[in-house]
Amino acid sequence: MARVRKTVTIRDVAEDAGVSLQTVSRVVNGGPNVRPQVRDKVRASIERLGYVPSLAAQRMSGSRSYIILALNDRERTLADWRERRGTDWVDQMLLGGILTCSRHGYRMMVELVDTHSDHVERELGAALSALQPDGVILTPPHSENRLITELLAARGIPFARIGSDAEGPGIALTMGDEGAAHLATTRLAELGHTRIAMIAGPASYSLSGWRIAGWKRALAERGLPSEGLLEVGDFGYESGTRAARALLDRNPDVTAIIASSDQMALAALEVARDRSLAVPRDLSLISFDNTPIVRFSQPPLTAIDQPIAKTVSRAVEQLIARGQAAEGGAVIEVAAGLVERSSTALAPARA
Amino acid sequence: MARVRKTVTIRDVAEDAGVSLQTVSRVVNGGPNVRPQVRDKVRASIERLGYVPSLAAQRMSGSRSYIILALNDRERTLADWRERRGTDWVDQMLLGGILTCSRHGYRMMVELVDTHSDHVERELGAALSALQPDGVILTPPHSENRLITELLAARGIPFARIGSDAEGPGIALTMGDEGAAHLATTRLAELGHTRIAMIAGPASYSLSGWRIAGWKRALAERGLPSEGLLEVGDFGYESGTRAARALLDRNPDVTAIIASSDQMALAALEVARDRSLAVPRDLSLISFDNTPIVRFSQPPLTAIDQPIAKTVSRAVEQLIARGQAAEGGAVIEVAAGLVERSSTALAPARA
DNA sequence: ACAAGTCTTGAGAACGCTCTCAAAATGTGC
DNA sequence: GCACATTTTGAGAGCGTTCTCAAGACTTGT
Repeated sequence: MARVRKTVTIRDVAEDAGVSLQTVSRVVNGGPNVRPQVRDKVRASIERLGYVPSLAAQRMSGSRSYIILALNDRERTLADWRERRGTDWVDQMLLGGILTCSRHGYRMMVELVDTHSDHVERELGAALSALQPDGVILTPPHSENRLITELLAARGIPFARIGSDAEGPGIALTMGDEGAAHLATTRLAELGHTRIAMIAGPASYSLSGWRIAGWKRALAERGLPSEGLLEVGDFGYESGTRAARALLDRNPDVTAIIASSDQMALAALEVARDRSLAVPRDLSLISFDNTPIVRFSQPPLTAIDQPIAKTVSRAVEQLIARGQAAEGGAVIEVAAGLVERSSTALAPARA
Repeated sequence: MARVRKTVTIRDVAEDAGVSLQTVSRVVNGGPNVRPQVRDKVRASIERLGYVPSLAAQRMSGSRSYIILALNDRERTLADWRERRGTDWVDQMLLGGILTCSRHGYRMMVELVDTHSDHVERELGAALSALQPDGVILTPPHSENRLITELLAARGIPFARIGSDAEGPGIALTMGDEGAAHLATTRLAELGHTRIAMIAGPASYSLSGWRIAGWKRALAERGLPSEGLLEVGDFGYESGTRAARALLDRNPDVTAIIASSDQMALAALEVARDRSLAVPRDLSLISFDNTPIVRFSQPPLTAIDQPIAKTVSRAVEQLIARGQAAEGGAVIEVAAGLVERSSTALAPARA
């Protein structure tokens, strides 16, 4: 009954290979200056003994922690999660991150932090002290939270801001919101729509502004109007219902709506159903996000696919590559695509 | 330009409070034998300096790692994720786990491991060596993977098996699959249905057997037939389509179907639509899981809500409480509930 | 063949914490 | 007020790694 096999340490390997501790360390970390012959011998011992360095020890000895911390908005995440509205963002981020991290020998950890709390500094500070991550990934709305970015900058921890293209500290990664909105709008225009409305996200997210800009630019390019065709929601279902109602009340002639989140699009779909507007016959609908819920609605929604996983993956790579260099300035764009399903069609013939 | 503020260590606190290192450690860990007066003084210093123990150092010094590792099936997870089918299980697990962990000063880490690979031992072994978690949470199908449970038992790491009620090593947590299926079946019978079919999951998951058992028990209690009313899928959408077709081809008189996953239920819904069977007028549908996608389908589906988050939460608590005691035997049940939406109705009048 | 390099190796300290064990302080019973 | 038990405190080692720096083993040029 072999209980609790003692952990294999670097010392065991050194002994087994007949070299010093330090040499093993060099081999493990791909250091230069090791004779091929010695390297192979050590590798063989590592293999045989099944040695894997302890993350904790590595961290202790002042080197990297091999941990990337991903920060999400606690309030929003928990609300979406408790009400079973789906937390796809977390999924995308977690999985995209995990995969890329593991490819580089890193680990990803997810942390929920409140945006609106004045405990931000305390909570985040605690997480940073405890984990000492090599990099931090910020998602909206944290990406634009001064308290957070400054805290990270002060501590000298490299970080990436996702969904934020403002130049500033850290690496910024945008998903091309202006272009995506332009793409969606243009597609609708091509289908013959002339009254194309938008339900935008809150102004506190800079991506909301970019999406509105893209929509307006596409409309302007074709001489289409935008007046009265903009409503603002908070990305949530209820706000989508309110916005869609207001929009249709004010503009009975609207034939296409772009919603800034799947939830709001689904709400618009429901409003349309209530008013006996068939989608896509009477009303075309395009949503932002492309989370699983829009694949199974009736009809399935055409959506702008937010490449969150890919973006997070890029962020991880950047963070790992940059190492200690927390200098800012870089802005990376990962373009979104349009996934056409069944909620878009030719504009109805004019009445 | 204050760069990289040096980390606050236990030594700084000790100095500040004018006590020894060891005393601070005792206060931090709630050790006994510290005078209230001294404790308060130390606490004040901790507060003032913003001290938070380093996870790595804690781990190093031979105590706990404060990390709980959650294992998921890589193959299934990645497939669901890449195809945008939703990975709600991961969400539930991650969020339920994170919340409970943080309440106890722990952290949760998610790891994807292939079930079918013979690398299991290597992959898992590496993760365990690197992370040295205080506990591991296994989800189906890992919960019943001998290689994995034995590896964990051999290393003396406490672990919880979710969705598995077989007695065995580690703590078993079941979500009462037999009872849940019984509940769903009974509810349908109460609505007047007499031909109640089931699309079960694969036999390799023991929960599939339990669900079938619950369904059969409920039918037997009311003298209803089960012959020819069982189909097996693999939880995925396509398999649901096949199963539903086979079922309806063979039994045109079926008026109710219980599907063992949301994906399969949605597939059945689509099959019904193809055959002009109105749900719930002609066919009632109940699914298992209650992931976000079934809230937004048309009609929204009645579903057995799998309390994954709660179960993981319980698992975390158990693991933390048990500490080093990896003894097995315990079986904990967290009951599932039925969420009624619009896919269930009174059985249609007999033709 | 010798001095001056360059490449390879190893010894020892350090990281921040908890553990063990002994010393100091306090309390108790008579 | 003294011997003893008990509580409280601190000193020092140790956890598994990497870092710094010096020593040893080869080259090379002359």
